[in-house]
Amino acid sequence: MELDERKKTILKLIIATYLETGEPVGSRTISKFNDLNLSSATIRNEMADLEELGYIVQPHTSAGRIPTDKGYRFYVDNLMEEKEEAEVEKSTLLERVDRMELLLKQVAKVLAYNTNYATLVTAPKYRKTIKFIQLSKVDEETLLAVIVVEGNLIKNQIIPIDTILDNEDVLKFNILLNTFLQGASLEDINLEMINAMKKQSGEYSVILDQIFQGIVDAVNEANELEIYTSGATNILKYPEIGDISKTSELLEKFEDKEELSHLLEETTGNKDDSHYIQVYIGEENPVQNMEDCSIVTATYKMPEGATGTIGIVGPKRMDYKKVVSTLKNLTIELDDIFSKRKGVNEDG
Amino acid sequence: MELDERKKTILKLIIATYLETGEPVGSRTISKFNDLNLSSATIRNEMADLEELGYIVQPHTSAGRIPTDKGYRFYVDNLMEEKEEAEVEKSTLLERVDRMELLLKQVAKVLAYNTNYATLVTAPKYRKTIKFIQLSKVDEETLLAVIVVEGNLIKNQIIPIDTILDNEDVLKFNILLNTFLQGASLEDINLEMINAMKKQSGEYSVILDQIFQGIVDAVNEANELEIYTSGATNILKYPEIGDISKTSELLEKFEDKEELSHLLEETTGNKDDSHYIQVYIGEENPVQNMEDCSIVTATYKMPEGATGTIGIVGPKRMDYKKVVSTLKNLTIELDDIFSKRKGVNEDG
DNA sequence: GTTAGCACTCGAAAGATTTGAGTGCTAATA
DNA sequence: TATTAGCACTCAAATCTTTCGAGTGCTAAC
Repeated sequence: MELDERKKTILKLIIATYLETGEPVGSRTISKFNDLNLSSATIRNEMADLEELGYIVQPHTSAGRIPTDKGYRFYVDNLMEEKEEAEVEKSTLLERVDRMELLLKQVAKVLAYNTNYATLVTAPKYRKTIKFIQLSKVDEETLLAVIVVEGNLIKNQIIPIDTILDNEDVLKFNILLNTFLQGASLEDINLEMINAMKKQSGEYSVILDQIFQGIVDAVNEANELEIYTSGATNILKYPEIGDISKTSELLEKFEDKEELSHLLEETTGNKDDSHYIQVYIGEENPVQNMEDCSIVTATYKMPEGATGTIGIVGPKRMDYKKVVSTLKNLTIELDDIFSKRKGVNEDG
Repeated sequence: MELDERKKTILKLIIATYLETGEPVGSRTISKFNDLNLSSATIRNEMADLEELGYIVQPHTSAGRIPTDKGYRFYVDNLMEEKEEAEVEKSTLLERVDRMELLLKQVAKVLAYNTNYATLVTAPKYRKTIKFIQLSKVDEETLLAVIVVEGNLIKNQIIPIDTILDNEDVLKFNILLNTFLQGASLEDINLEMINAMKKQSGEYSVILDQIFQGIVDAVNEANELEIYTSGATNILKYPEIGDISKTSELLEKFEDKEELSHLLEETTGNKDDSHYIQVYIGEENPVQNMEDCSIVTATYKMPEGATGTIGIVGPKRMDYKKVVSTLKNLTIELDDIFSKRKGVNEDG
């Protein structure tokens, strides 16, 4: 059964009121909206219908109604009008900073501050190709490998070696490594390439193995999805999220960040839509023990096509309108920053 | 008034019982300890004395007694016998890992897992002198500076430049920088040195400024006190720490880490005593809003003399004995790791 | 289709009652 | 003089009771 206009209006009023007050909404409250001109009895009839259809429920017999997940979903998809583009305050939230890491930390912080929810931000994800390798001798037993990958992300690796090398040897290695590896990603490094390099390195092929290991480790590390979080303690502000033990589990997820990465990987790049906004409500969301939460994520893009995610975790009773507009704002700002200065510096 | 032996015994029993049960301890409970052979009435008299002296209080008239801060302090200083050195299980808690950062993160995690309290760990603090600088050209507009400071801590800095340099210029800069800066710490770099370098660099003195800025930034960053935390959510397990708002404030401190650094700076290096253990009880502790917590810290040492701190934050009702022995254990293990492999690699 | 009216439900808040662990004091005892 | 038995007293916590009112569903009238 389709909802007629009046039912939609009433559902919208119920949800909007509930979002504001947090109390179950009764029929009299709704009947008082004077553009409706209906008695509470009529509203009650309509409410009974809406309940039967699964959009709202009563916490107990003699209480008002609150939205179900289905109700929220309908609200977000059909009833909630977003702020007009013009209305959105284009306030500059972000301070420009050089290093990617600091920038994203800042994004997480600003978002938490503006929404009062727990926030998460991932670094942009793209194919990490090697741009430049610099091997230097730190002392007799150790080499330092500095690997710069696409996007100016820099990784260091200390490599212990058995054989003593002189400076000339190190120079040779540098040339060898850069010749073969520049522009390569992890997947490009295959046995064939390794053997070719070993052949050229002659007597030093054992050391090459050690160096290789270091480089692979570093690039692997660069490929790890980095997650920045902020405002996790905001979760404590929302008692509806659950009792202490549930809250605690949630907070642990934010401390670990492990599970969050699964969540964010699912959201990223599902669509080409720019600033793709995704809303998970209650049971919909892919992480365990988060049935009482809603998650809203947005995707930002770098000019080179790399994408990252910013998102918030909060209670189902959440100001979706505000959250969506704040997220849009921030992604626009981020896109802006990235397009204006090509290559914000990264550093791990 | 000095406490006589019997009062000491009774105080010890009260505190030990309270640590175990968390309930106020009544006179009958104590009188049942059969090595005491005293009636509850006698205990009551002694308890009244102990209360007058400020070691214990009643939460309300008809309740048993709980320790005051003064009581805990006396217990920790005089009554609690630590586990015999031999008794301490010398279990190896730490997995060996290469990078300092990962090692310390692991320490924080292990400690949290073993104690069920919130833990904090600082990296060792010492005078960071420059060991080695390597400048390389990434592309026409960017230089990469790699700065290795004492302790194999590596910092990278991307330096944007206006003028185009060829490889020979970069080589010259490398020699210049290393000649002047090797062995220097931040304080050693003064105007005189800068001017001398500028003189030698001739036409490139403007670029030198840019490079300098990058290096100073990097060394500054290396000097920042890094703090690793774990198990912050354990705070939720201890309701005695306070209501939601207090708990929340505490958790925020752990998210920020800012304030924690003040705390840890105070504890570090107060004494030469190896594995110096420090206990702050309730009001004693130097951080605001932590009156209901106790903090226990221990100092570890690297062979070169650098020291760092590991510590835990928990409720005043804490198993001090266990915590102290766990901390001692871990610092011993850490010292061991550092002494066996000189120079665990650091990386920021 | 809408509404006024009414009996009914049930959670939340406030008050009353009971229970028991624990105390302080006093007077007797060793 | 130190210890103890005994007893009246206190008070938090648990449990039950009462009251209150917001909100409902249903019915009959408009």
